[in-house]
Amino acid sequence: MNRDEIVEVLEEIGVLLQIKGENAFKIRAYENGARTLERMTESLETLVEEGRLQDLDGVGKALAEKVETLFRTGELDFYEKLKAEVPDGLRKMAEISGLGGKSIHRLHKELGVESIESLREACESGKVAALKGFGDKSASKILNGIDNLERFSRRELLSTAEEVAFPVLEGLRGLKAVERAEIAGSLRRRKETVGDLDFIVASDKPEVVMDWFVDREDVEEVIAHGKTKSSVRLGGGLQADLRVVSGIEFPAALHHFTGSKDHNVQMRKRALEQGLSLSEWGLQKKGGDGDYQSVDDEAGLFAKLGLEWIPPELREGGREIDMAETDTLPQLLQLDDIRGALHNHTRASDGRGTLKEMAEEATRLGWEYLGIADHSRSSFQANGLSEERLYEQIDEIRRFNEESEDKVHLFAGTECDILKDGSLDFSDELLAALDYVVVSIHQGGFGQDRDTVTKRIVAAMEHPSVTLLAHPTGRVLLQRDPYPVDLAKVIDAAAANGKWLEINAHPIRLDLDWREWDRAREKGVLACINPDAHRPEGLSYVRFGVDVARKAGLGAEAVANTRNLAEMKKLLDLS
DNA sequence: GCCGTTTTCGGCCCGACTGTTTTCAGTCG
Repeated sequence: MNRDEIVEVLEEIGVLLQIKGENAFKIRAYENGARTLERMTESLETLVEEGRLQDLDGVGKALAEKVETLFRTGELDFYEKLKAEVPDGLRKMAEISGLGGKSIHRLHKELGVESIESLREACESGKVAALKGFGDKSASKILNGIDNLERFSRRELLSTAEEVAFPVLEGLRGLKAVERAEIAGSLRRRKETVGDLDFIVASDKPEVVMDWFVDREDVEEVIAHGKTKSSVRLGGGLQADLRVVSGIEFPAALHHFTGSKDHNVQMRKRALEQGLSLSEWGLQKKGGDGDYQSVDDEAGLFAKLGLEWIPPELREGGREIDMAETDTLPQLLQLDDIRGALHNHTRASDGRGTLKEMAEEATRLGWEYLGIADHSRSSFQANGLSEERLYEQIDEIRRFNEESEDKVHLFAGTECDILKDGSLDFSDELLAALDYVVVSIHQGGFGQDRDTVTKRIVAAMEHPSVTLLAHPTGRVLLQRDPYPVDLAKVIDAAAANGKWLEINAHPIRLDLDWREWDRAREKGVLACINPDAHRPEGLSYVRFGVDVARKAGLGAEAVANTRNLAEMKKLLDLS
């Protein structure tokens, strides 16, 4: 069993233990172990072989044994027994919002509830309301939760969440009672998908802000409406939380609700080690009674704990606090660093814009160059180019560059399919005639096993004309998992052959994921951030790719398309 | 289940809101 699968098992064990009513700290131990495993950069195989699993933070004797067993055999008695003890229906109930492990445990034990259907019946017949500690409202809340589970059990793309959140933020900022308003949460951390929206507001009239928030037109349901905190469900299904604090409390609140949860836990631990206690209200002496230390902004808060300000994108509970302590936080890439992009389509294949329209948009963005990489012939679903048509496009691009020297420079490329056997979709001669070659998998990746897909990609990476691998895992966010592929081997092949890996910036891909870049960076593999634009406006997607690079801790030097035109020509062996 | 320049046992991050309660447990983030 590979790392990701083991992570899933550990997480699943956590959920099952919760339903069994196990000790909360034991549950957390499994969750922590899963996260540690998820984040480590060394190969799991090495750690197991060398017996060093327990070197990992939060992995002790018991977890190490379980992980090793899963790795070697793919099975675990402890897990199988647990699954057998907890009916599937109960497992599913854990996904109902507002219903936790303890309640599920009691509903099962005292009412014999074993599925969402029987839970619905128990609520409707009044059995739940009659239970001690429950009541009418609890029952209807559960019913509502069941409905919502069916309707809104999904996250949204970062880009979608932005579209919903920005108008709310503007509205908040437009209120007289509001001093400051910011978006926090995973949207501020620029996660690839967002589960809910968090707004933090500084105001001395919290009720006014609360009332405005819950009365907005696109609010479908008010989940909570308190003095300083409210939660609503918006029309599109996204939940939005609002927290109102005073101006003095704002920095700590913004930090707290930006998270992540793991980051906050680590920050609070650090505070405790220094005799301090950190909460959303601020920093005070341990056991203090509200005498919070005043800070001007988040940087002030970090400084009180001996830390550099940590950019929100890095606050995922990895090594960011260690780095902030030792002044070794990376200088992160900025959108302004981007000088062009190489993976873009025109109407020659499945895009909407002409060469000229794409070039004009690139010019408008201030770019120095734009690469055209239409699909190759095997991607017939995308109107892939024949060799003849691609030769014509190369000529067209050469003419464009000759006729308009003061504008953006166009590079002639292709997004060439990696065929099932690892060969490429165009002749070596044609590939050599191009300025650069993007390769990617479009067909069959999901029908092949991990070893076959990996070999297929590695073979392509060894082709002399290839420049970079596009969307290395083929995932489509919220729709399709990655195809099975051994990324460590792909990264090693890229390093060995001087190829680049794409950060596909299309909001539905964001592939290669930010979690996967440690190994690539260590091996000196360059990233290339590409919008995969299918129309002129699509070029601006690069900003989502910049988000991914920042979360990965990459600076401008690690990204190929931060090079200026002359440097890029050199990188592509064109000068 | 993990962890330890105060510790190998007894802790483990902190607080708002809700609903069901008259002081608190459960859930969430």
